[in-house]
Amino acid sequence: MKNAPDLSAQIAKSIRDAIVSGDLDVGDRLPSEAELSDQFNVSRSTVREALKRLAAQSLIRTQRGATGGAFVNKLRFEDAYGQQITTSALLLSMNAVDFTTACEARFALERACAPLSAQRRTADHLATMRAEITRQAQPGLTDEAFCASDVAFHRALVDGAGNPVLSYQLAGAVEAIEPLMNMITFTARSRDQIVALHQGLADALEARDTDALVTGLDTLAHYTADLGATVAAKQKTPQKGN
Amino acid sequence: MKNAPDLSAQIAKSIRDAIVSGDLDVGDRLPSEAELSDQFNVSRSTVREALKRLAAQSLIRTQRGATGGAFVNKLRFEDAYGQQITTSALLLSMNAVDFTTACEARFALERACAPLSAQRRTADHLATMRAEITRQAQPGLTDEAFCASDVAFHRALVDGAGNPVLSYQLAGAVEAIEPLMNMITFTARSRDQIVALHQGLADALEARDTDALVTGLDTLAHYTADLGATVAAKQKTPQKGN
DNA sequence: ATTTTTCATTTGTCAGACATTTAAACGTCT
DNA sequence: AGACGTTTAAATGTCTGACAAATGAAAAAT
Repeated sequence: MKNAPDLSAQIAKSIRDAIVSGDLDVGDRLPSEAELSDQFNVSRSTVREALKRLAAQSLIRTQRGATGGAFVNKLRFEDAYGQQITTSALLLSMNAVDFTTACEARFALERACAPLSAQRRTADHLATMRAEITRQAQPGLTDEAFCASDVAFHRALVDGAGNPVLSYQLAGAVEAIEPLMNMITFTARSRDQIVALHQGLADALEARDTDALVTGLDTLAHYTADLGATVAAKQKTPQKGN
Repeated sequence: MKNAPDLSAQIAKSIRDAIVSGDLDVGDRLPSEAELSDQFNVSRSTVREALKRLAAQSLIRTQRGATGGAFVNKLRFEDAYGQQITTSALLLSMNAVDFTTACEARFALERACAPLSAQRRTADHLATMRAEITRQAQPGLTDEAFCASDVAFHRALVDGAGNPVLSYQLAGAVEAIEPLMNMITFTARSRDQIVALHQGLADALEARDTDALVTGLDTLAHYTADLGATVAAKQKTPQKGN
């Protein structure tokens, strides 16, 4: 039962290692596909499949034309967000992670940002949060739009910490549970409640009051978890329609 | 300036969307490459490049032979760790994230796990941590081995929270700064210090004492940051050799 | 009934061709 | 000499056709 991986996978790994180890630097141009097929003694198609693998991970970008080729891509935080979110979302759905667990993780991470955000948040972050609160209070909003605004609100809070690594890590946790959140029908009363809690968070952040911020997050966490539990209980009692 | 992506990228996106949306389920078999090239009206090579892109993200796995084909892969947390770590490591190095920022993020996230871990950690987690402490106290250890053990120790702490989502998110933060940590030469005295702090963490966890755990983590965070700052200062004064 | 053989299906790899894009090299005109 | 259009070479993107290798299922032999 030998487990020899494909040639294209081997070549991709070889190049990937060169990038990770710093052997290839950002902006460096890889040899052309023809040269690579010579070096690795494989056909051009195989090389291309390897390059597509790397492109899928945003490790390289390709450019056509005379001075074109494959270049080592500078991986930016913004580029990584997307993959992070898709992966997290798939992990949640494929491993049947329940709402409670996802919520717990999300608020634990968010609470970790609280002290930093209280200390460093700018007026901009606060303004974004206030704007989202206003939007959330509008009555005609769909559940999806409400959730999207919720995400934007919490991202502003997290970004307030001024640490891109934290923002990156949190993006996965916060945005990946949006699909789960979307399944919750927010009644007018629960929306009012959430908006009020958000207001409290924004106030705490404006006052740079870490304790109030943490307390507010805890309250919101519990309220959200309860909402989720209610929905889960309702879905257990089968209704008409699947 | 139209930005038409490659056909293989379009096809990959199309299939990826079908997976993310749940249109394709885990274990489902995709049409054969020949069928796909018919459906999308492209050549087999183009289809293959699309499939390799998806394979690079662990979204599908392929199998040769009569009943073979491409199957929607169940994305497991363990599978996602690897990508998460490579991506995080590249993000840190390519964006010149300094040790302080990375450290801050790491300990902020870890502190978020502390209450949960204090509550839920099993004897197993504790045993792992004690074992790693013992290893770290051995004098002949290389810096790399010391760092690896450090990672294992902290992973046990994080896993103690019993939340796979948290463990996944943290893996990136904790393991990605290992390369940065490896650049630090740990003197005998600093090692003793760290081992003592680890001992304190294990004790706090054994006693399920959240406050002590958080305090210990804060102390360790500061100590680590200081160590990093010292190294950075030394590297600023150029020595012989580059 | 069991084992062996054959066979069809599917992915993996290769080779060669043509299309398309792009920038540099070249010529031409002012 | 400089500006502007043309050619050209290099590179990726795509297509076609072929063969190799793996693999399970059906067919055949024992």
